[in-house]
Amino acid sequence: MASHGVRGRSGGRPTLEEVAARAGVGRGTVSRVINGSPRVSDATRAAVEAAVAELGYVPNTAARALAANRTDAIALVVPEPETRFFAEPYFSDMLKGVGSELSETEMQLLLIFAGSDRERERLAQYLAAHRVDGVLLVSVHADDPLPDLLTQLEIPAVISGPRSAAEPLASVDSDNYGGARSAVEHLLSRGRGHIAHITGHLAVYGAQRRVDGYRDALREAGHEVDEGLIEPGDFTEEGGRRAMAELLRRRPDVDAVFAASDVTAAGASQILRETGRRIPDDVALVGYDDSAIARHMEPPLTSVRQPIEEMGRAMIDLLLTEIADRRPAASRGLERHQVVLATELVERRSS
Amino acid sequence: MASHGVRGRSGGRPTLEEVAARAGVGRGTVSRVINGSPRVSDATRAAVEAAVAELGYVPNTAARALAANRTDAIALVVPEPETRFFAEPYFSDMLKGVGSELSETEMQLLLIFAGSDRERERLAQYLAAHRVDGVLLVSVHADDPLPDLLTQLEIPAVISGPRSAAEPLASVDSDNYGGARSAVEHLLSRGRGHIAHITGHLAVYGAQRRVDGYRDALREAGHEVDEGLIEPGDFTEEGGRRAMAELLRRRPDVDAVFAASDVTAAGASQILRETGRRIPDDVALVGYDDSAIARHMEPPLTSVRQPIEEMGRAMIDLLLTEIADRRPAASRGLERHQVVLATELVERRSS
DNA sequence: ATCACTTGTGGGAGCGCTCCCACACTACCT
DNA sequence: AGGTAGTGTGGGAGCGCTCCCACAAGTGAT
Repeated sequence: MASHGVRGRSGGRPTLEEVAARAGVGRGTVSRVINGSPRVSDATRAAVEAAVAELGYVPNTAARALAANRTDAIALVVPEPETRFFAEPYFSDMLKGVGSELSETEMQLLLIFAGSDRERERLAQYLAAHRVDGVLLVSVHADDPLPDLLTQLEIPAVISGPRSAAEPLASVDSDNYGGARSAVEHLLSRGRGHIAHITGHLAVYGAQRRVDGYRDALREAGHEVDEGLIEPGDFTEEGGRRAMAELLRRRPDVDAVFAASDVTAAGASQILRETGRRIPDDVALVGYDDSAIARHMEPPLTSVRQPIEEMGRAMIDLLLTEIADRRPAASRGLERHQVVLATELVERRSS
Repeated sequence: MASHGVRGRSGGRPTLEEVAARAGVGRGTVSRVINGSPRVSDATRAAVEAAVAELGYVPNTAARALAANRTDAIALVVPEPETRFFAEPYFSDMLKGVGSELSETEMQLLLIFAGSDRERERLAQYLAAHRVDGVLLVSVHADDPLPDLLTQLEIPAVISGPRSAAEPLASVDSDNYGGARSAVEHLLSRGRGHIAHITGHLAVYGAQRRVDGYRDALREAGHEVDEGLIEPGDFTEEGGRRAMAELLRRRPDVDAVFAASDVTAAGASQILRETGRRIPDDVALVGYDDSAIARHMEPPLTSVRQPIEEMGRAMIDLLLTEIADRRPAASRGLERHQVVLATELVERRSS
């Protein structure tokens, strides 16, 4: 921490000009040193750095933002009320990844909640005022207007979980397709022959990809896909209960279930238990997310884990690139930026 | 949301100047309208507002910050790693209060974690650059250099939980003294005669106040304070176990324990159970914080609740006043701003 | 009619930077 | 010697506001 001769003659903070005067150079040169330009001689740079240290100079961000038309800040926008944000470890992990990657830079991270209409209104104003250089969007619903607003405002943005195969925004996602495949392949290897799938909310692209993975895994193992074994859910516990009950009614011989989320799996397990089925003896169960609930279920739930912290890091990387390019991916045409990270099957006693 | 003729002729965002031209007035007048000055005639104001709407004008924050020397942003600084932040409902509640109070204003809230040394270093830079108009400091340790840094930089700040009776910063706190009294009085009313107190970390001022409350409640009820019944803890579960074991060794006839936190109470209850004592039959137990753990203990824990959300609101109120006054409380001498909010005893089955 | 305010308004100056053009100087070719 | 790069540097212009002074016009007392 610079602790030298703070507070210049005027009592205010020292300016670039004052540093320049002290170092006996021009304003431009100090600016170059501050911004790490290579076009400065070593001697001059040393002199400027000394002056900076002596005066305790800290650049004025507002002036810089005004002159350079950038803010050195990015926003992590959470389109959920605070409550959910704190409840789900997803966000905490994401934030950890984002924070660690960002600590390498001078960028400032803002956390913005946009759960209520009022908050969304404020956010719109905020974005319109271009108070951030870029936006990280997590947990966006398919019909959310936010992504389009960002495109329209030409603000670089990265979305976690693309809304479709043709997502115009840069995106980071885990391999939903591969994750689903690994879950099904695992169940097949355990000798299960009637594997059902309780899907996620199918308006969510990732949920569709999990269905694709489920289908392909079965097909490639030489099984025919029985559409009656695919029951739509919505990622919720209640949806899991409903879907499981329906599955048992339609296909009583089901001996394995791959659920699109751990919460869904929890709902399914309740129904299985209520109908006298043992897990995994009668019906094996695999979830998705590897959340806390998976570890605490009885029996502990086999689940597909997503590398959330790493996803956060990847989002920052993408976003910083976008910002450096100064144009959103949307306007770059084909050259879309998408990152897909591998998942990992965490085996526990439910399968 | 203003959705009118966005994007002026130049393709960039419209400026004050352009709004002024369009409304047929001067720059100053537009500025006055934007900032709600009363010194504008109704007709002019209407004309300007129309121009603003037509152009979709949004003020440039950087320019405003530069010219007016303010940022319209305040920081909530959490001197803890993210993990603890998410783990404890304290922060979530605090954030809710802060957010709701702030939504009345144009102020932007930044959440800054300063858990690691590296993060603290960044924070120091951040504050030195005066990138916020004020700071909210929660959960500060007595020896933390942050408050002094803020005073030195002359940045308005409000601290939750003063560090001493002579805290120079504006502060908001719950009534630790009264809360402790209510706990002890409650135990007395239940006919307990040997009430012990496991303290919090005594470097924390609030913990000292709780001891004071404990002492005075006993004294005023005509009991002599047995110093042997006061055992120092540190707010942790392990501390609670250690202290409880020590108390039982020293004063085996203890029939009630007032613990300085719910977590401490949880630790104490383990020891009580292990030594064959029933709660509340043999030993009554009262905690502090009314956190989730209190509701989930067996038996559910009687606990002193602090109005955390309200504290958040009060902190914002104080801070906005400080900012309006443009001087930190420290330099205003005697006229210190301290708010103390009442606690509430939540009775459950442990007492 | 004069003076003294008050009210509303325009616009200059300046906030502290970045960007970029101009220029001095050096180095190395022809 | 003249040309042609490159390298380092100074400083003007300008980013979009706010602040404040100047001033016109109106109001009411003397």
